[in-house]
Amino acid sequence: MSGRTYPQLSLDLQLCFPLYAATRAVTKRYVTLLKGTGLTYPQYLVMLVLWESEEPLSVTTLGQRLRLDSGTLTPLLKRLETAGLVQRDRDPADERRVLVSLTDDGRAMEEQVSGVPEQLGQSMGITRDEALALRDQLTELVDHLDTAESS
Amino acid sequence: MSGRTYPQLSLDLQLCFPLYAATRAVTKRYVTLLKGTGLTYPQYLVMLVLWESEEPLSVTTLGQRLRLDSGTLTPLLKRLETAGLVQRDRDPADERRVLVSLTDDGRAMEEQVSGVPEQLGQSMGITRDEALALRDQLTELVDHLDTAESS
DNA sequence: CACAACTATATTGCGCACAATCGAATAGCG
DNA sequence: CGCTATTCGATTGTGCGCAATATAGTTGTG
Repeated sequence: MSGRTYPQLSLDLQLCFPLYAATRAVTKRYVTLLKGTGLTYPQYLVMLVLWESEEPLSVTTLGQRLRLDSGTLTPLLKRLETAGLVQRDRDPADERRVLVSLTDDGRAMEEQVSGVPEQLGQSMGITRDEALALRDQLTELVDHLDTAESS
Repeated sequence: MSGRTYPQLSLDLQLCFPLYAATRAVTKRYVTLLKGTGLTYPQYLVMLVLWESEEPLSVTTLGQRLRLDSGTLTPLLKRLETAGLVQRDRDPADERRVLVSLTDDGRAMEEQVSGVPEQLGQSMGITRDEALALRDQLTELVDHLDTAESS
């Protein structure tokens, strides 16, 4: 009775599943916090990058910052364009590029979501320092996985 | 020049984006490690739960363990059934339930992936203790978010 | 200038993830 | 027993996430 043949497989569940579940829990929380803006969580992340740059960004640049490819970004950006938050124009200097810029409505939305980070922080129930430490651990983890993947 | 109107929004990117990116990086790594089995990462998680239980589980029970609903699980389980790894049968005692059980092929796959956790651990570049600490932090975070969501 | 190699974005196809809804089956109550 | 409320799962529709591929545009070479 009892005793697994491969105990490391249940340990694996304990290690990786919380990461998976945490992302979905955060995403779910964002749906609630962003209701009213019409933004999804990935759309919100794209808007954050655009608010931060204050310059039009190419799809490739956006993808590098967010680690997303064009298959994800193109339809997402089209939805943001339909919503009137961003504008997509070919770069006259290189017509292969599409430059994504904020519309006035898109810029105006920044103020509307300015309270979201604090609300999320409260929902996560961790201090600022804990959050920063967690961020560093996760960033390091991503870096390791990226180099492991390419080897 | 410079200085954001809402600096908390760039901090937010630093806090939540790594979590989001980490999950995708882990998933991507699993694709590589599981190539050869034909399993996706969510399918692998379902198989882990089934290997651990050694008893048929209802769709609801699987969903509770993995925090997934039937809209995600039903098609996923049908793919596993098509692949010949699991079997789906109505519970004779309550015909609303569908009991998911492993086939011989499904059970046999456990040995095939028994090395995956160690390979992933190496790719993540963290010690066992760090991984356990991270797991605990993430689990706590999920618990907080769950209670915040329902309030 | 012609042409091959390269780059940027778009498209397609598959597999989640989840909200909303539906229908079948069961349980509970009078 | 008959009726209502509940439970379970399947279905539908939307939005990612990404691999593979296609296409348009650019750059480098001779």
